[in-house]
Amino acid sequence: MAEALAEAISVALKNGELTSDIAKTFADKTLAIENIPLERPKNREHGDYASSIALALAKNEGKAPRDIATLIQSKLLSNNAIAKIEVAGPGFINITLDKSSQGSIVNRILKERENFGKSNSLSGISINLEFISANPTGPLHLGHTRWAAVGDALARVLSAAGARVVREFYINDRGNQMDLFGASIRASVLGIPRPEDGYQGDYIEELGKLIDAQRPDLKKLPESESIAEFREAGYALQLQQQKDVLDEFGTHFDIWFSERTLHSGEDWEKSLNKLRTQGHVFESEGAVWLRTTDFGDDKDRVLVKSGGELTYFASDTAYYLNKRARGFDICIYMLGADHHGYVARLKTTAACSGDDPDSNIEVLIGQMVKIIEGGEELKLSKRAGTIITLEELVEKVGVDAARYTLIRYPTDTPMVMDLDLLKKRTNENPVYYVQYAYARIAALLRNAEELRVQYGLDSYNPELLGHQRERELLGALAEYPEIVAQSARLRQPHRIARFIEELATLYHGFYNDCRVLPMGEEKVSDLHNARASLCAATAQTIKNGLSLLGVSAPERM
RNA sequence: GCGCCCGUAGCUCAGUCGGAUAGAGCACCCGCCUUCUAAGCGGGUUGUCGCAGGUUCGAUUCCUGCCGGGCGCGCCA
Repeated sequence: MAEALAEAISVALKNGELTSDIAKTFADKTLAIENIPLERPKNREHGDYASSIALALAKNEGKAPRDIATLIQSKLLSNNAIAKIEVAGPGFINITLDKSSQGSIVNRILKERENFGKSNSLSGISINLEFISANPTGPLHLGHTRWAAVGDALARVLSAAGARVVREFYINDRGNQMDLFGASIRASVLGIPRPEDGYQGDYIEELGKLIDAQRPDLKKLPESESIAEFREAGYALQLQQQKDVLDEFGTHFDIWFSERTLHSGEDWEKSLNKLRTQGHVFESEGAVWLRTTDFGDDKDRVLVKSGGELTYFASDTAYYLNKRARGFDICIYMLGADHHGYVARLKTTAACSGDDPDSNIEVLIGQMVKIIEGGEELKLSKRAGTIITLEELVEKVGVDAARYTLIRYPTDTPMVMDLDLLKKRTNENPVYYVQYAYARIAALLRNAEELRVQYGLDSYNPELLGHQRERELLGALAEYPEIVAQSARLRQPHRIARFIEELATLYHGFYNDCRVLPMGEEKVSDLHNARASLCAATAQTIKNGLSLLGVSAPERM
């Protein structure tokens, strides 16, 4: 439809009926979808599409918006995909599509099947998507779980838009906290007090028992050696536990990247040299600094401490350069809100290495997740040992409900998870609402097979779908590809969830008002076939949407 | 002090190229299963879109200031 409007503007320009520069930009067909204001109106009386293009043109053309709208309207009257076109309000152009034109979306869906919704809007772009990146010193908690769900969904959405995506988990396996981890396990095994700022959770004791059973010799080693051995053994076990839990959660990483590898071999020297050639490295007070203030940071940052040790910031920097050296166009970081102070630093790091901080690096911030059970907020405290782990959440509500709920909110909104609600199998729980719609269609289509209702590509006559419910459903289905593209562009997978919820609502309404299958002795008609085809297309779209979220689409419930 | 995020119905929250009467679910009331899954559908009630300015044909949306809440600002990791 955007193209049709572009064509109309183009004709008007040729005739001299429009003259402004802005009109010329609207006349470009190839950019029509991006440039031309066109939306699906909330109010059904406003047709299938509404455009405010005349309002946008009015000022520069020096004409009344309604006059311009009427002019454009006249150019579109002969378009046979359009059943009705009206000028309304201050100058909106409302368009109602012809039935067969609108109904053709069903054929497209049934033909494209699981590929419906995919596009090439991000094709040729290589993206590194880093998320979770927990320390290997404990179980994954609620904040990690939000990213486990959203990050994986985003990866799927970006892939659907044609991007090459690598999911990456950065393992913080270096530094002080690793030694504290080792010392804590050792203390637990020896029955001595754990370090003051060490790890306190019960899982430390369990790790200790496991390790001690396999390697009873470790606790007898000299202290520093013993701590190192416990550290390494605990690291291996804890990392494996994280991998197992994520595997069960349906989130799979392409690369598990060890921080340690950044500091072995020549990697670090290469990174430092690259930064030096860009001219932002200097030495002061015996330390090596990166002059991030060149790009607006509050203060310069230390890379190498005066004692010769590398800072955590040095790792971040080397890691970023490493990613870029591996050929990624865009590095996306998904960080918790408690790390948002790093954003400016990461951006300036990119700038210092000669990259464009606005395009080569993106940082998404996930706000806090609160959790409510029995009407009360569970206070999360590592110290008190009341953190909720990914594993526990899944035990309580299941993978589908956990994933879906975590994904259906934008990540920059703090969210509240009500565990009692998530356990319910009713429409209060959005994941069941959507899954139920799918299962309902699956049941209906099984019945259709038995009744020998032919549905699908060959038997479908789009002219027959003129019911208000059918038109609304068709309109929504046609929007899906744009929703996926938008979701990828904005890095917001929650839009997919919201869309399929809307789709489920429209389907239930259709189901209630439009009988699909023949009743009793009734003969199978073309209308049965058309409606069953519409059902099949809806099911396919819901399934595709759920699949982008990593949530299952059950055939029976 | 500086920075980031949030403030929309009683509750949980949608709403990005600025558009027509601001939406959904829950909660509350009333209807709908002798044939496709009632885990559903239909109807009713609910708002100073934090406050104040600005930009314009039009602002919940963009800009500025303020108020309220959350979270951060190390040669820690």
